Amino acid sequence: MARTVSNNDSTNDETGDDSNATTKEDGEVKGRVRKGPWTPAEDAILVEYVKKHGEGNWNSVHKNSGLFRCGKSCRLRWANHLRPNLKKGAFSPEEEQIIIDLHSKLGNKWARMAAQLPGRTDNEIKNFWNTRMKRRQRAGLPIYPPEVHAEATAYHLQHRYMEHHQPHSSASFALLLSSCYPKKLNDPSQSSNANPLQNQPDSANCYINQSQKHFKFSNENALPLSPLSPYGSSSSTLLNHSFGDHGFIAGSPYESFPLVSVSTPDISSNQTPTPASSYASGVDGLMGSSTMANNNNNDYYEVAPLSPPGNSGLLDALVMEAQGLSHNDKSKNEEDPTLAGKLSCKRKNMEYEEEAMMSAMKKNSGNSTTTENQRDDDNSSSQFSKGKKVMREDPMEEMNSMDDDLFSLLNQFPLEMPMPEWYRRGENQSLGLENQPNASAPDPADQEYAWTLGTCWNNMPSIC
DNA sequence: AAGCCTGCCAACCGCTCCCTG
DNA sequence: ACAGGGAGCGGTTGGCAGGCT
Repeated sequence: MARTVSNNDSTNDETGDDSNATTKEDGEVKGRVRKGPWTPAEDAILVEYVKKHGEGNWNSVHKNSGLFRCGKSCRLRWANHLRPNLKKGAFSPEEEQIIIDLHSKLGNKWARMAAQLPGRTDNEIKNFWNTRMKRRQRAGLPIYPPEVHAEATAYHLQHRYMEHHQPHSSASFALLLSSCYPKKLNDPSQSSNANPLQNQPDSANCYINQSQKHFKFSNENALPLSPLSPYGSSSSTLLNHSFGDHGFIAGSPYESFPLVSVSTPDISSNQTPTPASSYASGVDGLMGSSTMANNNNNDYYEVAPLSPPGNSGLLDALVMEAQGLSHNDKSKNEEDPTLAGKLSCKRKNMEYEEEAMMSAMKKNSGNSTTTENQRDDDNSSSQFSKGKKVMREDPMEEMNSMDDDLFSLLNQFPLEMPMPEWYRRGENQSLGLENQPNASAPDPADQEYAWTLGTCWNNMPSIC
């Protein structure tokens, strides 16, 4: 990557580095910090410096090493290219899946995503995502597969619920989620889906902490994966089951939220639980959520996503999809009165159920699990303190603080939302798949096909 | 062959947060 | 309590390479 060195432009971009302007002749830069691509010689100097002095104190690099680079540039160069254990080359499919999952939940938090992918830098992930976004947008494809999107929605809904009903224990919910994963991970039927990263040497902050045989928040960033993730986790499936027939958040500020439950015949009483549902059965249902995948009794389609603040990319995308779906709702209900009637009827049922669930939720809200999880959460957050810098916030809390305007916007969604094409397709299939063990894992080609249907990402504004 | 387009990637820039004096 | 500096993060820019027309 030959890039011209800008010798004449020296905006004081760091913290007064230009005050260190030197008169030493370096051939290219005189009296300025150097910009542009790094040379091997510069790399060598920087590596040597870090070996001697360690990371940090980047501004002193310029003073002590003779490098005509600002501290910021040095830090970046080290972090993105020179530090050991950096993984170069294209992202593996597994890594891509992780990124998609993480982005659905974190938005453009590249550094946090990078923390989940050992050897990868935030810059790499950012570039990857932007390129991918561009490509998918151009192709008219949604940025997330529907399963990931639905789970992300559930994820954000859960946070919103926790914020409103258990303002001090939202992180506990994450622990509750995390506590559900071991069973999933140990499930033999899922063994082929083992996290491909889990055996990597530098996996302290990896997505799944295999060493503990436990999906836990190895740092503040660990998040549940989507049902399609190759790592065999599905908080949505889990939680949905935990709630039995109540695949919505009762009593939540989302009561008017378009959580559309589309029931398949209730066969729960004589149904052998799938492995996924077995996992859930061991957990006191605290939260209800949903995806369209892998449900035995009910399929719930969530269409109104919530987003953490500051996740500009995700936020925009989710709002766009919400708007698109809202628009589609109108037209599709007109086209398909049967569906509209079905959903309307179901909605009424849900309203009754919501009340019942609300009281159940309130009972649960003060249980001992919460207290214990809170303690665990404190531990996990302390594990992640990095260097002298204290992490600014619990990600769960960050997720919870949502812009009020968006919130009110989302609350004004129509009560009935359409099932997109991909979902209706899935519904049809689900009738025949209910007893199939891997109904939640469509073949990739199929999946890609599904992405192209029913979602409204095509309407996203250009990012260019 | 030339021009255009797109993907990829490194680096820059502005901003924010946290620490320290 | 406050200001300044260090560090990190996310957004953006711009050059190169390769494919396509």
